[in-house]
Amino acid sequence: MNLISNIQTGIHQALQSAFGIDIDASSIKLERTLQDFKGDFTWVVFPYVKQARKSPEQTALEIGEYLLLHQFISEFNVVKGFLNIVLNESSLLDYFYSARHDASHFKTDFGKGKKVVVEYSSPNTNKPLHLGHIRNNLLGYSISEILKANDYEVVKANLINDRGIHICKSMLAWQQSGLNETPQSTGIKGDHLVGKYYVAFDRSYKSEISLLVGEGRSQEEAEKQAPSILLAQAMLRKWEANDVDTLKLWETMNGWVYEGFKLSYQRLGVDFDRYYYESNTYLLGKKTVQEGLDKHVFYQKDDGSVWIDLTSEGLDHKLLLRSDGTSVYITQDIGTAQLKFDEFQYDISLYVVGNEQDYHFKVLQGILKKMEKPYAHGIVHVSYGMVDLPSGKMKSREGTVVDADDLMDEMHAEARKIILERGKTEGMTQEQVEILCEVVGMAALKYYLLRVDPQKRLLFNPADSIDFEGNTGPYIQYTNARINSVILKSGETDDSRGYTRLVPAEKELILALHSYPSILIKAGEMHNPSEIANYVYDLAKRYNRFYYECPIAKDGIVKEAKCFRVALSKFTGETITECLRLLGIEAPGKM
RNA sequence: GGUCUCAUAGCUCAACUGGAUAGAGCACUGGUUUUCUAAACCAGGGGUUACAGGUUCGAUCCCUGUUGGGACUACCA
Repeated sequence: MNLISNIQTGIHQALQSAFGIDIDASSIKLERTLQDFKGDFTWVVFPYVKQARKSPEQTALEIGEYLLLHQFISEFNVVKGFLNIVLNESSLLDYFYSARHDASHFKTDFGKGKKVVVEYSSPNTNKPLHLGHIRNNLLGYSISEILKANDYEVVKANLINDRGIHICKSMLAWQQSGLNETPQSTGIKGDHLVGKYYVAFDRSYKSEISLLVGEGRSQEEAEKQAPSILLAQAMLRKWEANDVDTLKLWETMNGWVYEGFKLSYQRLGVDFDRYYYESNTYLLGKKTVQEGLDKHVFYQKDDGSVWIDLTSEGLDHKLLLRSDGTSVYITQDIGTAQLKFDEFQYDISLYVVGNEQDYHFKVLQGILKKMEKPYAHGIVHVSYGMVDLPSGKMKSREGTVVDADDLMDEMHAEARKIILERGKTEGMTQEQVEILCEVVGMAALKYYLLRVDPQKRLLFNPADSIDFEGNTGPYIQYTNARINSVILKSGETDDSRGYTRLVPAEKELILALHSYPSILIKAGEMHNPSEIANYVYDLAKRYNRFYYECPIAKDGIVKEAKCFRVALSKFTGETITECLRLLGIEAPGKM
């Protein structure tokens, strides 16, 4: 049962009987009434006044009277063209008691029968993860969970960028150092160790460039002729020629990075069903190039390079194969799209990738459409904004990054400070306290990153630490812990339903709970976890107001009120816990 | 140069996709606990939604232009 569809039905009937207007009931838009007006839902009549041939006020009035007469609502008022509706209390309570025991309340069938591959994370293996990667990982994970709750069949995929000039740079610097450092010998986490050499490479590369520029070369020349880069390119050629020693070093160093990533992923709480390695996929797509040439979708220049003309799509000409016959990035992506489709027959293939690649994905989809691939329309780029620092964009090579592992450590330490201050850890072991610090610290971080619209870029200021009060992850966790505590103290309760005459705070809470399924669908449709984050904050806020105003399990409270309020608390707690789960955040029972 | 994108309170973000008087948090000022977890609750100040036009019953949202940020525009990945 759904409160909104009931009113939609009523308005639908009213429009028909009073004005002979016949529109789809589900297209009737209802909004929550603004705070300063009396009512629960508001219907805007302006769009219908032309057809009704009456003034907005008169139209709203007649619809309202119809709804009242046929007992869809308990009262209404009209302000200009806005029809404000007050619900029957009994229908609110009916809704509450049925939803609370409805096993499918936290699910929708929006994606039933559809398969979706969510590709996210997709790191390079030459450096550790930073804050930007955290945003990517959390978004990808959360979107996957939201889609699952909408009954999609989800495959989480990670395409690891394990080859190319970047990893050769780290390998070269490591080799040249002659130190034979390993994660074991240094105690440095593998991805950080490799990243250290990547930075070392860049430092010497830069100094070589400035030396050459000092000798009178142009910047561009110097960048191409610096000895380091020439050696790195030579190493890449050896790698591509399957040189044994190069491959061995490559495997060793990538192995260190994977060990490091594994720990970071675990701590972030993200996981994958399928890994793809670029070293296996970088030759894919060449077959497709031939197919495109045969179909005359692509064309070949005199030098042998292969191109596609996408000017009809508002894009440019794009290279698909170099004149030496090697493939480029887009060629690989064409190949992996096909590979994934062969493997999973997906309906939708999501790519959680930063917005700097907007153009790339337009091109990819444009190519696949021209090739008439059946999966072309299922390609969706979930584009998210960069995480910026006050100083500008993060750059790994220049060391202006917020390291993922460091940041998680800081969040843990910050949480510990606050938890010890609050002094609520009585009866907990040292180990339990540490777990709590981790869970709360990670909640602050995750919520901070997920509450903003993915499409917007996000500013992170390392100088002021992430909050634990107000609109934050810990606030929401706290609300749940509070609920948990009051339920424990309440003793036996039942659904006797003797309680009537809801106070505003209770009514607001039921209405907030009622909107959960529509939020879940919206978050899934828009691939947007911030919908869930903002919703659960609003829900927690309403609960805290209710908690402050209404005694729940205090001494002397009448049984009927207690039963209802405990039930309301339970349902709210379950909803909060589920929302947090969708965001990858744990909900501790006590904090 | 071309294409895309963003601009909302001192700061970080909302605004149900065109609806009423633009809302939260942080910060600031003041209040709430002999009673269920004060990481809470309540109140107050703070806005010409970058600027100028247009579209209509109605614009933060759509269109045009201006200004200012960012990204992309490699035979790199």
